[in-house]
Amino acid sequence: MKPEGRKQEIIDSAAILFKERGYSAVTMRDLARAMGIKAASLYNHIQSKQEILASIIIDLAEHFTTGMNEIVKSDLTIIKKLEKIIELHIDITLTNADGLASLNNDWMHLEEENLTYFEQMRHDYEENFRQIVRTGVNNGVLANNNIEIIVFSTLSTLRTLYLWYPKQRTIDPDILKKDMITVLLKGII
Amino acid sequence: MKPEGRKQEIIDSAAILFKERGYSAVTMRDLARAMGIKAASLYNHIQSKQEILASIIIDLAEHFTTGMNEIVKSDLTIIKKLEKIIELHIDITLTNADGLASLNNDWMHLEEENLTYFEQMRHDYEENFRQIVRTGVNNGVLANNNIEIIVFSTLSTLRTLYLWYPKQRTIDPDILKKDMITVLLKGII
DNA sequence: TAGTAAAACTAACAATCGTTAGTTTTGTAG
DNA sequence: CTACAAAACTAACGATTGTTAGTTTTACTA
Repeated sequence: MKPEGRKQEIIDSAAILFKERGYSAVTMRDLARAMGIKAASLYNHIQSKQEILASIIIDLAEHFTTGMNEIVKSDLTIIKKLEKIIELHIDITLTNADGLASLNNDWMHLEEENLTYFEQMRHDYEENFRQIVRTGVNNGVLANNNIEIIVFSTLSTLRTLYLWYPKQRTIDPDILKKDMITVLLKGII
Repeated sequence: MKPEGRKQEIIDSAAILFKERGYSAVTMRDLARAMGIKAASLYNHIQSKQEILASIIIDLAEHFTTGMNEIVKSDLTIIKKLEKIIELHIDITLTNADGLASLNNDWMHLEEENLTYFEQMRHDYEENFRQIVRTGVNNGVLANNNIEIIVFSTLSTLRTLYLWYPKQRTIDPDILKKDMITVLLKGII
């Protein structure tokens, strides 16, 4: 499915380093050392440092976009849609926790084309989320709180999952989904 | 109260740039340009780039530590303590939203002494938070969900406030506090 | 075993990094 | 007006950055 060659190994290795120190603080020599080769050798497989970042972020963003679009055009209830969104974030976190760090913290280092593309996807994603919440509030199925606060607080938690999950690997993914749905939707009191 | 001289102006200016691009991607020449002077002139006021980062982060971390310690040793109910924690985060966000970006994303670039100090403060803060939640669950005043998930989801939202609040400046702080308490503690359904 | 393509290497480049030294300008108090 | 300190400046340093060019090694396949 994925082009699992040397290039993908480099990208995966880079994602780990970017997660630990951020894109700008990781040098090509750092990345090469992590791969056990010299910096110049990286360029037999990749075109630039920027290409690595773009590959990490754009792939993930498109994954989120695809998942959200499917949820939006489904005919599930509002509550079920929100549950699906939570599950989408958890699934992606489980399979690509490292890359999510770049998506969250290093997207601003994307260059012109990819930056615009990313920002568009993020905007659409948030707007879809907002619309679902808005509908839920209007229908009375969600409590009548400030919509922006609901969207922000839920999304904040989901976006930061990647920081927390690796420390809790013992939790079963299905239990995690269930508990997260309970906490995020029904509150903690 | 604060030493509001040229040095603090540089630190405040740096916090804005660090928020936009991250510590490693901001050069001393960038910072100097933002101040309208040359890079070398910065060194009449500060000792190093590292000192700026440490000043931003340690000040904030100590602020959180002080606030949490007061809440812990108070004799408020568990619910009231959680409300106080939410208010603490909102208050700090309102007065120093820029610096919070460094606290969240650039703490790993602190050097040995300050890095250890910061990590200790963060650990203690989280442990205090966890203990309050644990007590609440044991007393039955909080729902019996996974404690780690409660702590993580609440803290994620509070820590990310700095990203969101500047876009919503029209919201009155007291209303924000009230709504945030409702959403975080009582859920959105 | 000879040929070939992938993937590593050495060496170096121009640009930029944080920082220092030494000098000049600016603003204020006597 | 003079003296002085604060705060700016110019010029440069050694180190490091992403990247390129050209070469050698490695691993298969015919």
